[in-house]
Formats: sequence, C-alpha cells, structure tokens
Amino acid sequence: MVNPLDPSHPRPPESREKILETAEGLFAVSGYAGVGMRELATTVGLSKSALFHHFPNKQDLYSAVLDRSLVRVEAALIAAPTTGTPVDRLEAWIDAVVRTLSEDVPAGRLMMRALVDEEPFSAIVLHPEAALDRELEDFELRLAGIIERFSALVEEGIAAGAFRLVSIPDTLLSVIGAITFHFSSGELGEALLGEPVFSGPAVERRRREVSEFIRRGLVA
Amino acid sequence: MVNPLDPSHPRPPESREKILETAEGLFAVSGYAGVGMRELATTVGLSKSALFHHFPNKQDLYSAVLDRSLVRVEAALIAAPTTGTPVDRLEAWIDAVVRTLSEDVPAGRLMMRALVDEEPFSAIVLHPEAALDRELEDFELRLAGIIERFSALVEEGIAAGAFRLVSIPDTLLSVIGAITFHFSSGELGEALLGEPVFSGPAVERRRREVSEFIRRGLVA
DNA sequence: CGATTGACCGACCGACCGGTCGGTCGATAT
DNA sequence: ATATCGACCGACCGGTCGGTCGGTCAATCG
Repeated sequence: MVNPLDPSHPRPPESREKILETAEGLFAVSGYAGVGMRELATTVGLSKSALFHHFPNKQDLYSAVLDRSLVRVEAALIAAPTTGTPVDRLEAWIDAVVRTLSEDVPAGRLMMRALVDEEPFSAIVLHPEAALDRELEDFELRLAGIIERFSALVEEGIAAGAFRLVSIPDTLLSVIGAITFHFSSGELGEALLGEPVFSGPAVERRRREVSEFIRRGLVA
Repeated sequence: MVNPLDPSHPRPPESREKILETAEGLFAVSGYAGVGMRELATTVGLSKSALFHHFPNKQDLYSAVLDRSLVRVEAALIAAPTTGTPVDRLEAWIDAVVRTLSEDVPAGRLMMRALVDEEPFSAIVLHPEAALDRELEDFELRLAGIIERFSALVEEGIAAGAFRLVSIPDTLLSVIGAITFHFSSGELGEALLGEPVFSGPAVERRRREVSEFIRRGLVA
C-alpha cells in the first residue's frame, strides 16, 4: 500500500495531475494538433513514455484535460445560488462562469477551441439518449449538462415573463460566444483592453460589463 | 500574352484561386496545424509541388486565405450605409457581417481560429505605428481597420447619447464573440438549433436575434 | 527473503511533415 | 525555328509525429 503522506520520490497522482495541468496550458495555446507528446513530456519534465504510461493515447489525454476544465465550471454552477428571480440566477451564473474562467486561465481558450473543432461533438448534445454507435466522452456529457442548465433557466425566465421571447438556442450561442471568446482572445484582447485580459481590474470590469450586456439583451 | 477567354487547359489564376478556396475550407475545419500540404494538394487536385509554386510556404498561404476572407467582410462593411443614427448604422453593419459570414461558410470558423491562435496577432492592432520589428501581415492590418471602424461607431454613439456608457473594448469583444462564435459552432450549433447553422431560416433568425440582442445591450 | 507492481526511461518503428530540386510540357515572344 | 517562361510533377531530403517495447528501479506484499 502506498502511503499518501510519504513525500519521498514523485508520487504517481502528482505526475498525472502535473501532466494534465501542463497539457491544459499547451493545448490552450497551440490546439490539439499543435502540441506534440514530446513537447508536452519535456515541459512536464518526464519522458514521452511516461505520458503513455498514464494515458493510453493522445486523444484520451486531451479528453481528460477538457473534462477537468469543465468540471470546474460545473462545480461553480452547482455552487451558485438557485433561488431568486430568473434575472438574479442568470447574473449569479454569469458571475460564476466569469470567475471560474478568470481563475483557470487556459480554460476559456481551451473550451473555445474544443467548441470550434468539429470532431468531439455531435447532434447528441441535447439528445444523449439517441447516442448513435459512438461512445460519448466524459466531457461531452458534462457540457451537455451545463448547456441544459442554462437552457432551462432561460426557458423558465421566459415563461415567468422575466425574459423576452427570444430564440433560446440563439441566445445560448450568443452568451457562450460573448463570455468564452473574451477569455480566449489573447493578444487581441490585451491590445483592445490596454491591459492583460486576466489582470484584476480587467476581470472585474468584464464581470460587470458582460453581465449588464446580457441582462439588457435578455430581459423583457 | 495569355488570352483570358481561352478555356483550354487549367489557367493559372484558376489554380491559385482554387487552392485558396479549398484551403479555406480545410483550415476552417482542422486549423493551421491540422492541415497538411499533401492533404490540401490532393484535395485541390494538384501536386504538393504546385502549391509551393503558387505560395512560398505554408504560413504565407494561410495568411492569404485569412486575408481573402477578411476582404469580404471589409467590402460588406464599406458597402453598408454610413448615414442615419448610430443605432441604424450599428444594425446595418451587424446585418452586413452576418450576411457575409452566412454566405462564406468557412469564414467564421476560420476567423475564430485565427483570433484564438496566439501567434499571428500582437498588441499592434490598435497601434500599427508602433510596429516592433515584426512585419505585419496583410490580414492583420485589415482586421485592425475593421475593428477601428466598429470602435469609432460605438464611441460616436456614446458621445451622441444613443448608446450607454459601456466599456468599448469589452463591448467589441462581446459583439465579435457573439457573432463569430455562432458561425463557428458547427455541430454544437446544429444540435442546439435543430437545423443546420447555415440553412436559410436559421440565418434569417440569427440576423434578427443577434441584432436585437446587441441593440438592447448597447442602447441607452 | 523472493515475487509483484507501478512509475519511469531510452531506443526504436513506420508514417508523415514542410520544403527542395531537376525536369517536362505547352503556350508565347522574337 | 528557337528561346523563354509559367504551370506543374515525381522523387527525394532531414526531421518530427504518435505509439510500442524491453527493461530498470524502488516500494510494497506475502
């Protein structure tokens, strides 16, 4: 039995976590095809073989990285209050997502890339029961859950008369685009803002601005 | 002298254009690193050497593809009316961009990828005069011009009291994100909408929805 | 103690990468 | 008739890709 308190020699879970953490940053910057297993290995400080010891192949490693980021977003959403008016809850959720993406720097860019890439997702997102023959990745199901939450909130808000009678899918795409793109915009964002996208003031301003922008776009 | 009316044998400008057109589609789907010159060559129906005959290297070909898409957006913006209230002009511009992106299917995804990729852009976007040592690509200057147009419009609208006192950079990032992401969302978008993103009804609805959403988010 | 196990490494594999080179071919220019 | 030129091709280059394999080593188990 391994003693989890024994600090002698790099313990296994540490390596696995370090690989995921490093891979998140690299995949966010260069995309799936733009990161080589050698590059990742040397950045982590392990041999390439060690990577394949912890993950069966590159795609599964990528899926694990993606799911790890989505778990944080999901957790923030679950932790957010579920009481109050739809407008209150919407603002709380936007705050939660913005805060999460501002703390996990590579996550926004990573998710934007994953969303734009064709492969991982399919028409199953809203109909998981109709899973064709393909096996669904963890992160696909998790994303579907997150989207479903937002979708239900907007639907409820419309029914309660708090929101305009918008097209829910279009609204979802607008909101995802506005929030995620900001934290994916890298150098362009910094050039526009005049300061790093992830600096304290920029994040705080973003939270206010995007929240107000979406609120006004949505309320009746 | 080449007779441009002579349809005998594949004429050179046709090949170059065909390469760009094909490359736009491939780069949009798989990204810069995800497309090989061999794959592109065989898709076009030429040899790999022919690609390097028309373009000095892969990066320059990619830049040309990007610029070609931006030219269309720029042209649509220039053709749009520049009279009326800021709100009118904003709506006309959003219409123009949405229409352009809906007609040039790969363009949205291609631009979203380019925007998320770190390399091509730098902090020069709004300060082209401060161009460090690096030579600016055509498409970078063109993008800077497009952003500058939108920025000026929002600024003017605020000064005229037509728009709220928003953070202009944040608003630009929200608008770019909302519009571009929709046409980059591929399978996710189709799953949410229940129909192809680029189908007639979906495009028309998108035009209305995103225009109204942004208008409400921005007007005083 | 010996056996097992998990973390890790170096060497290696076939496929593919971007890019170069020498040359062919048909149309134009002189 | 001949020289030139642009479009194009097949063969080839060094290097990198994701992935495999045999083995080492330290810690644990029985």
